[in-house]
Amino acid sequence: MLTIGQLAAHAGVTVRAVRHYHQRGLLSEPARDASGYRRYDAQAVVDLIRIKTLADAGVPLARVEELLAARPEEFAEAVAEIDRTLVERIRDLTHHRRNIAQLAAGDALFLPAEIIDILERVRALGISERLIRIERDVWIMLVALSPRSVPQWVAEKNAALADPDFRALYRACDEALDRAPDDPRLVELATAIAAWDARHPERGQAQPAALTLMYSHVTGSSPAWQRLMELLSAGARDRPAETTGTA
Amino acid sequence: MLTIGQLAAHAGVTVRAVRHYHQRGLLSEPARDASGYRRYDAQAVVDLIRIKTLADAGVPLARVEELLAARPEEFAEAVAEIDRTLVERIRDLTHHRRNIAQLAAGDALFLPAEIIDILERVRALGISERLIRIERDVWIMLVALSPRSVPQWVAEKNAALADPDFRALYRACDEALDRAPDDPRLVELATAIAAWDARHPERGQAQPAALTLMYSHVTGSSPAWQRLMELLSAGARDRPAETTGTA
DNA sequence: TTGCTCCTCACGTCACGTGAGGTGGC
DNA sequence: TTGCTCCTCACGTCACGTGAGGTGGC
Repeated sequence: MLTIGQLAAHAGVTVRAVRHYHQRGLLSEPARDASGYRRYDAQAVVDLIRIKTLADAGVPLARVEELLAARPEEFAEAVAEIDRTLVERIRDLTHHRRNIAQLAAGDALFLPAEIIDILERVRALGISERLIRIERDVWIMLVALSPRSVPQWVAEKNAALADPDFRALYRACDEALDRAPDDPRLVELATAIAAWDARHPERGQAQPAALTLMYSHVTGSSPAWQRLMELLSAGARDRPAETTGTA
Repeated sequence: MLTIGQLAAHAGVTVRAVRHYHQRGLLSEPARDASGYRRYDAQAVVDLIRIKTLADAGVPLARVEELLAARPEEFAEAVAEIDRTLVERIRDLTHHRRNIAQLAAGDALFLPAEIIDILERVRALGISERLIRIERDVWIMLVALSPRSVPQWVAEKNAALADPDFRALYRACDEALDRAPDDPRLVELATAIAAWDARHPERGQAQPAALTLMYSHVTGSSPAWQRLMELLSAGARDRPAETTGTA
């Protein structure tokens, strides 16, 4: 006959776990010896290893209890189901491996690949990290708030980045970040932006909500930019879109 | 700005989890709006996805907290370590798949393969399931109590099973299970067993503890067997091993 | 005699889940 | 106005872990 320690060691579980299985009613309480010690027979080894095997496979103890009393076909079906969840967990762990590897490599898990590409193109233009950060944050908020409009924004952004005029304006905005709000060059820049916008009437289909978001995010980062946005919206009021020609 | 629900949904966690990360100090509390609602910016999305990625990989939140403050090299090393545990967990899950499949197939996880082979050989002799069960239980107790003597016992058992005389005795013992303790055929059987034992002096190297165990297990299963064991030990006293010839 | 195992409570752990009771936003 | 989201406690869950305090076996 085995003591609880011998039983536990042989099955590869802790003594506490065996007592827990007794409490839960998973493993029947054996007879006690003269000292009140539990004494186990071979059947207890068999039963405990069944329990441990199922518990190790991630089966909740309540389910283990059901399965111990199940008919063979029912048991086989349950095992097939357990196996499917194990396969799924293995797949999940494989995904988690990839994800933490990307974290370590400094890759961005918080944005889809096509937007990461855009950020890389922007970086390649020589844009400051500060503005890239603003661009990144705007995309994050956009994806979180309005994921369905993302493909269109991505397409528009890529088209714009292919245009040398847009790239020049982008660089000019970057340089304007730290200017004084009354710097006359801001007026020039606003005019140039308005002209570019006017040449691209197909743009600007995005929802007002997303635009508002972008506006608030961008104006918060620089007084010069706040002034720029004011100049642009004032210009838009003076010259409504439908009457605007190429400046 | 995002509400807690939008933030949570975008990162793929529950609202409760975000609040939990705030409580634990993993994610800094954002500013509140006029209604006391938390309002999140893009950086919170980045931070939360970092936390979720590590937590999903099985990293305890206490360790996640350390890693969020870690230097890049330290972080990379930690990620390598995490990856090793993920690989290990995948290997474990693969083992668990095999184990539950064996459970479903009715295979024995509670004994090593070479002993299962012995049980199969015994079954092939036409031995009753009742005696096979006794044989199994004795092996289980032996493995649990004295694993180091198992290889020798396995070798001896296999050698014995190769002997037609032993196989005949084994079958005779099986048939004797339900006889009356005073059946004269038990005396004949005891004599035959003693004779076989005498022809195999190289056997019986097993420890007294293991023998006692086996004895108690076997005698408990049948009054006829108890009588048989008594006859054998009486015979051993009458004819000490060194003077015993082939009967 | 010392140290190891066993016994029974019973509280602790980990990462949230789940109401309870109330208020704000659309 | 209704339903959904948000808020803060605070207890519950799951499978044991971990002392606390005591006794038996070698």
